[in-house]
Amino acid sequence: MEEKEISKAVIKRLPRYYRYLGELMESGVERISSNELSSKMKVTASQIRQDLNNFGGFGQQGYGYNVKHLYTEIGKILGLDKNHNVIIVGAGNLGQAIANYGAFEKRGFIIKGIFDVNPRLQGVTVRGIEIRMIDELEQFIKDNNVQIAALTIPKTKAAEMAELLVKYGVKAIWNFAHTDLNLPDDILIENVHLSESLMRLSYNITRYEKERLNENDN
Amino acid sequence: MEEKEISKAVIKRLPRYYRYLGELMESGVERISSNELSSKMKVTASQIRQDLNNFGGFGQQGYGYNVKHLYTEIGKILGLDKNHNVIIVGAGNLGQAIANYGAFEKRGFIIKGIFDVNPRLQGVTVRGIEIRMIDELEQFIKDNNVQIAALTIPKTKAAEMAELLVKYGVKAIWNFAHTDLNLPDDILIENVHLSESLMRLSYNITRYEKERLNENDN
DNA sequence: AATCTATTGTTATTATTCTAACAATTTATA
DNA sequence: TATAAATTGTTAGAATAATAACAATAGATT
Repeated sequence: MEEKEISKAVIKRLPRYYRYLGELMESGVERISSNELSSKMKVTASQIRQDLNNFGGFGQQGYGYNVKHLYTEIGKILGLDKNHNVIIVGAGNLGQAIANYGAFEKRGFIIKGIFDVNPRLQGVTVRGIEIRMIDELEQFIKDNNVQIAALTIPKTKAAEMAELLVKYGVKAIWNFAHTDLNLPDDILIENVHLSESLMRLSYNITRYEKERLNENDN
Repeated sequence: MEEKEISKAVIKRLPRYYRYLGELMESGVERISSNELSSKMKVTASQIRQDLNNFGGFGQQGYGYNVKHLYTEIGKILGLDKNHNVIIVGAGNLGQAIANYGAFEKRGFIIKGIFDVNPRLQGVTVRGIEIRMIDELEQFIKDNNVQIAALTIPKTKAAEMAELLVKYGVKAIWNFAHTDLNLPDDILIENVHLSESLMRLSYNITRYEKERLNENDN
């Protein structure tokens, strides 16, 4: 029963495969070879084949991959065939942006509730979901079997809130606060650090400007 | 003048170093060793030293690193000491969330304008910046020397809008649309694919649940 | 039915990234 | 001032990841 550990690099690429396959499916493509997919996605065909083979043989020699089948299988690997109950903690623009993102529920993420500290938001609804106050949190998490919390509050409050959420039974946190959360090992954390993304862009712009300067010197 | 190429893996870590150093600075810490930083950040000290040495020797043997100095130097490497003019294209929740993120300007990103197609948003202001219509885009980009556009519109419109932006002179795109943009090589793209992040979380939850099941079997 | 072509699954090779080790050097201590 | 302790910068080695190569196999063609 020895399942070999799949590397993070592979996991990182799976959602992108899933996206491309979804698009192919929508445009009616039935089969695709690793080579065709390779040129669309700008990764090597070799990598595609090796990535997929971590999970078993989804293709057929001489034929390629059946788009629909592969899409479904990757979906299963990613756990998109199961439902997860989610709350959003922090009903600011970012929290509301997430709440309004429709494809969400399509992927099995059911938004059960939205929470905030600001009493002026009490009762306001976003996409049919009413914003609740933090004091309802504990009961709500238990009543609704909430497994995931999207954390969209300022970093100063994030650590404290994360601990509270875990105490109340949340098992995974999708963290948008600009800080790292230190939580028990059995709690899953997926960070979205927008500021870091922006800094990488800044680095690349700077490097690119420098390169152009050097080119002009030669 | 042979500057060795810095690997992407290193660049990815720089913003995180920057964040930790900033926090240390704020709490008044003056010096730090790679070992101390290592235990705070949960990376190896070896990696920290090697990463930093890609850019030159910022530390001193027997002493460690001066926090303020290192912070400043990494800031320079990331290009945070220069200003960049930004527009936000798409004034939905996500666009507004970005506009409202204060630390932004602190890092040298000056939000010059916000644009949308929805005429009902015309004239509405976000953080003192008035929302403009797309027909003003070309003139605005030229008048304000806009280099970066944050693209926060639905994926169906994203490719077309990106091409327009590039045509009008934008040099870099911070892409929040759930699609890959195909643009000329000299245009920089930094993708923030939230749906992929969510799928990774989903994968990890699924895998974790499976592991727990297996443990119970043994 | 036999042969050819396409294309996977898998193994081998190469490249990249990370970690460990240690000599060089600075600061602190006696 | 000499010695010990701390800690970097850098080189060497180990581990991981990516690419290339190719044998196996299915489908297409004659």
